[in-house]
Amino acid sequence: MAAEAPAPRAQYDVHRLLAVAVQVFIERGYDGTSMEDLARATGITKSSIYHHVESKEQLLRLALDRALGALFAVTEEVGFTAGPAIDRLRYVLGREVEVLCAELPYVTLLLRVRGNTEIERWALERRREFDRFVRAIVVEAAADGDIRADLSPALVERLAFGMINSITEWYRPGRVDVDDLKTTVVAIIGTGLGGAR
Amino acid sequence: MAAEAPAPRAQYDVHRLLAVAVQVFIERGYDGTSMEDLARATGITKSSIYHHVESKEQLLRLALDRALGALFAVTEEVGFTAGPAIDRLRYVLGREVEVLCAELPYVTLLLRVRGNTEIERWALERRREFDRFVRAIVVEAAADGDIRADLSPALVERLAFGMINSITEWYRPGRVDVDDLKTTVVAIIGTGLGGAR
DNA sequence: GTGCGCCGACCGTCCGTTCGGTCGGCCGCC
DNA sequence: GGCGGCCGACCGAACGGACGGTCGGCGCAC
Repeated sequence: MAAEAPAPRAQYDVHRLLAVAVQVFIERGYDGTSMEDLARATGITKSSIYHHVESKEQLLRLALDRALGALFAVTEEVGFTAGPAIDRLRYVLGREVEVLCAELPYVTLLLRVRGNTEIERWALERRREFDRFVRAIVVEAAADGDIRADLSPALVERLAFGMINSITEWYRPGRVDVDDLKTTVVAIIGTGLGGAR
Repeated sequence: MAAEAPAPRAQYDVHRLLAVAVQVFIERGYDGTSMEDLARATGITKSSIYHHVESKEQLLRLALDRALGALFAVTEEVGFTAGPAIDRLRYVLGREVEVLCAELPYVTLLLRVRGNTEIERWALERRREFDRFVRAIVVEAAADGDIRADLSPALVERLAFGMINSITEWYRPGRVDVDDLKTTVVAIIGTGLGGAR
């Protein structure tokens, strides 16, 4: 084994560090991930991580900010705010699939948050706020007669988003076409809610 | 404050201990739950817990056994094994909703397993085995022409069970009628997959 | 020289677990 | 009936190791 030049030192900034951290958080869970785990994954020491971030929890906060930012951005789009409720519902279903696939690690982490710390409880509250936006659309679509009268709007919203959120458990970029996925979700739910349309 | 007789000692056996532990695991996550958390929840000391179980991990194992046992029991029922594939699919969808609601804490914990330990990896493999059973039914239903030709059976299986599994995130016994829930799920997915039937 | 990124050694606290012991109930024997 | 022994459930103290984080210093590029 010939002597080798020392490996170049890994170079990190906070964004690159966050990306690695989030992957490990997803794999091992936030609580199941130690700073030593992050050190191994990054190739820099535990203490070096603290040059970039103040704490383990700050990493979580940064990731959750990113996920929530992407989700809430959808609520400001014209497709979310204008038009018949059933169209808005289809729109948000499709957009959420897209956001989820585009920000997969961050949204995945968001969906797995418990309530053990203040930051986690904040994220849970933000998610509830988002759910209320969407629930309102479902209720309106039902009032418009666009959803089968035998289905409860509350149940519908939960089950529909439950399906979408479950994508985080198996979707891997590049293996499934995002448009196919989006189309399938909207097709199943759209048809299931109101029949052919 | 009058002097009080000492509180009677709490009395536990392994089953009662497990039930409490699983609730705490769900609330805080397995890795986010310390034995001290369990001691607080049970009212007995950390060390007393070790009279009933060998380790924290054994608690996890017992819970996962119970969840997997209930899930796999469905695969031996006549409705799972006999009849046209599309009927079997509806059957398993409905039965899984029932199992999930009946064994809510245990299945919830199962669905949240990471792969950090041998036991967790075992549970993940068992889940994959179950998924393969169900995938086969979906594929057969598609071959029978009972599922829209534009939907991929693999996607369908994942999205359908994603929806069902998401129930663990919000279902609470007594607030939603299990039969309503089951009917809604089967209706949305059944209709979404193949149109009215 | 300066600033950024990194390092190893170290810290106090918490972790899951062990160990020797206590307590209360039950049972058998005298 | 009373006593001793056994049992299961429980206790407090302590253990070794892991945890998230701190600190003083080094290396490198500009």
